[in-house]
Amino acid sequence: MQLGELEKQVLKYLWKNAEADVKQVHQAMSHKRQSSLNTVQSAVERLFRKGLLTRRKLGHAFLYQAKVDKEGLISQLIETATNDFVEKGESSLLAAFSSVSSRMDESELDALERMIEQQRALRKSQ
Amino acid sequence: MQLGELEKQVLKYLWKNAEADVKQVHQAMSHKRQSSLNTVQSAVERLFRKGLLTRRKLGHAFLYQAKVDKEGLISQLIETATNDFVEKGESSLLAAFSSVSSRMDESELDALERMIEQQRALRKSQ
DNA sequence: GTAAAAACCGATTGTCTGTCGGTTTTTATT
DNA sequence: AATAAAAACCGACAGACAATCGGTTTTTAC
Repeated sequence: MQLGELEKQVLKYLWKNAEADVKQVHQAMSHKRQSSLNTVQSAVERLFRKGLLTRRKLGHAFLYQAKVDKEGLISQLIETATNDFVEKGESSLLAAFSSVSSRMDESELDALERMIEQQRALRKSQ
Repeated sequence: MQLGELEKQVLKYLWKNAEADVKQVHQAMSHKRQSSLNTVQSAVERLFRKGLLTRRKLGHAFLYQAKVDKEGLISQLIETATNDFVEKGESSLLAAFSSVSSRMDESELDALERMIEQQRALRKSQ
């Protein structure tokens, strides 16, 4: 999956603002860039076609909504970026982890371990 | 960082074969694709310009060598793929970890934890 | 039914990879 | 030193894909 700069900004906006029509997105973009409404429309549609947004009609405009959350997208991006370097059967995610571990400092290792515990606790409770 | 298919194959080859000249790389590529020598030459040079390879002259040809290992490249790819979604000050790597954790199964969590311990042990011994 | 708004379509530009032909540079040999 | 062979380098073009936006069609509200 390849995401352009504008597309990323749209996603970030839709993570912060549950639903929005193109006009609103355009409005929000105007802080950072002076893209035309049509340009934003294209980017939003591209994201929709990529399956990253859902939409529903309300009044005379579509309301768009992020279909994946930030975490989901990041893991997807990691997946596609590293896929080709990971052997069949090997978890792309674990390979990524192993790639990165030596570059983490103590506190990061600690934080990571806490996350694992948290994750386990979450599972037990469900 | 954006890597094409041929570039990835070249990297993979150079991870398995410490040093090689363009001719050798081309030879190796010929299994999978019928790129001309020039095409391979371009890909190798692009990788060199991207800082992913080093080279030294031996005889009348450059010997190219991977400058980053697989793990380093993967972490770099994760970095660039996720950078834009990570707040300033936050570790891009940790954010990636947290993004992925909920999608890992028990055994992967275990493996990850073992890697952390291994990493800690490695550090104490050095 | 019509005007306004939004969606959709098509075209253009820019960037990046793959692709090579052709030229220049380098090296080994005579 | 002259030259032939080999390799590197240059330039160009095609194919993707994102950003861009003008113009047309469709939808909606009145």
